[in-house]
Amino acid sequence: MDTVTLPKSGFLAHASQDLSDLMASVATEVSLDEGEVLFEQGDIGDTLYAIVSGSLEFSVLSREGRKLSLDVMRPGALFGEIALFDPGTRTATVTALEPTRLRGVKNADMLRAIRKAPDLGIDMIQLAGERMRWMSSQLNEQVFLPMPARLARKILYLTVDGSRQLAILPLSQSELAEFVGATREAVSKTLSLWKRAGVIEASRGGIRVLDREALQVMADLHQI
Amino acid sequence: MDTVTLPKSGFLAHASQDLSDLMASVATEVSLDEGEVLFEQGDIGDTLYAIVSGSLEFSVLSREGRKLSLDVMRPGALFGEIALFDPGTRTATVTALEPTRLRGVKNADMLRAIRKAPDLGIDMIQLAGERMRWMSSQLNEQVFLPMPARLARKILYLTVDGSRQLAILPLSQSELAEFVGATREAVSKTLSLWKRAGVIEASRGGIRVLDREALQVMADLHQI
DNA sequence: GCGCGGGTGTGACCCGTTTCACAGACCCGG
DNA sequence: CCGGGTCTGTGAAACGGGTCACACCCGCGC
Repeated sequence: MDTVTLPKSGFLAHASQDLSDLMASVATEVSLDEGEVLFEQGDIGDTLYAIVSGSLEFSVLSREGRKLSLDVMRPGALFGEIALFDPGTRTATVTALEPTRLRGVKNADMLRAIRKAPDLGIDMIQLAGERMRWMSSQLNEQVFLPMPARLARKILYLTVDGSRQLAILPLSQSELAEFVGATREAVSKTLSLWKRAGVIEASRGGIRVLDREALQVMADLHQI
Repeated sequence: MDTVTLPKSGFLAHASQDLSDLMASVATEVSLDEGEVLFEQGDIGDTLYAIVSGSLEFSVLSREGRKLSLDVMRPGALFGEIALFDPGTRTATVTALEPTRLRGVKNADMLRAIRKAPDLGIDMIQLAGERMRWMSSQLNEQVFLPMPARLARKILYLTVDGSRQLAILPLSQSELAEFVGATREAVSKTLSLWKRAGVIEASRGGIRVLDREALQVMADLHQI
């Protein structure tokens, strides 16, 4: 038995002990450098991953090459469950935002483990459920909310890491644009407004939230 | 043991025997009239359903009351898996499009069954996986595709029922608009174009596809 | 048969976003 | 210290779709 220490945060924090045990024993270690791609949308995959340290970006691409960033995941997060027992392909591309360590469990091992400890199956369903809820809310936002509201939401969402808040969000405006599904220019213009209003502060390659309450308002109302 | 006959289509067609057995035994029967609502987005729910006969519409509402229809499901389909093992709420509203019969299994029964037959858990993960893939493609379409392409896709998608094709799609233009996330007027205008081009035929409350290939092209290109 | 209500067709206009174009700011390597 | 990337700001123009306002049609009930 190895002496793997898994983070006690994210999904791992409330999953069954069986899952942590599995991740600590059967799983194999994977390391990624900054910018390295774990897998791409369309790849065939059969393994479930847990993030040990670092952070990953999840994105999807349109046929024309436009990119929509979906999420950033941090230590304790689990992902890849969709392709686990499904003859299909990965639905997103995963890229490391910094040096990142993962542990992965393969389809066959997971299957064996579930038949031995059915609670693992329940963990997986719960994980899939959370993911579905999240996707569903994304769909809602993308369809119904105007760009500024989506932008405000993403900024608020991405500056929360577990319980603590990130001082600055280390994303360029083009990256932010990919998150909200808009152009760099549009993002730049509404960020300018917010800067002038004293809601945020921007520097090259990052922004700092000064007034979360104000952003919350932007996120809810359907106006600039 | 009752003598329930479940449809051999949809998800039920390729799920494990355990699942069919469960649905045939433990599940309780539910009947809906046309227009009746099974549950609404935000309700607390803990049961998984299988459609025995009829058809259901799945939709989500924005806070402002705009409605986005997501899907129509037909006999053999399973749904409600998200809320099954999750303390959360239902993510969509389900309405019967015609008189519909369902069978439902509750959380607790399902849990017990999974611990006895772990393959059931795997069925559930597979179901969640399919749903995720589907949601993911919806998100993509909504973000990247212009309205006419979304319209063409929805028409193509909704006129396929299992292996056979529906002669006419029994939806009004306002209902179609709810499916593509656009206004009635916009839908009417592009349908007019397509009618003039001989791609479809429209009558009050329904449209008929004349040229599927042409629609496929509309669905792929980013032009009208 | 008449009127009313819902489904449809279509035009005029408005508005948010994209597209395009460019200029300035910063950053790093040579 | 200079020069070429990349990031940022911003303005003009085009455009897709939403909004508004009708007119028409059809079916149904009174």
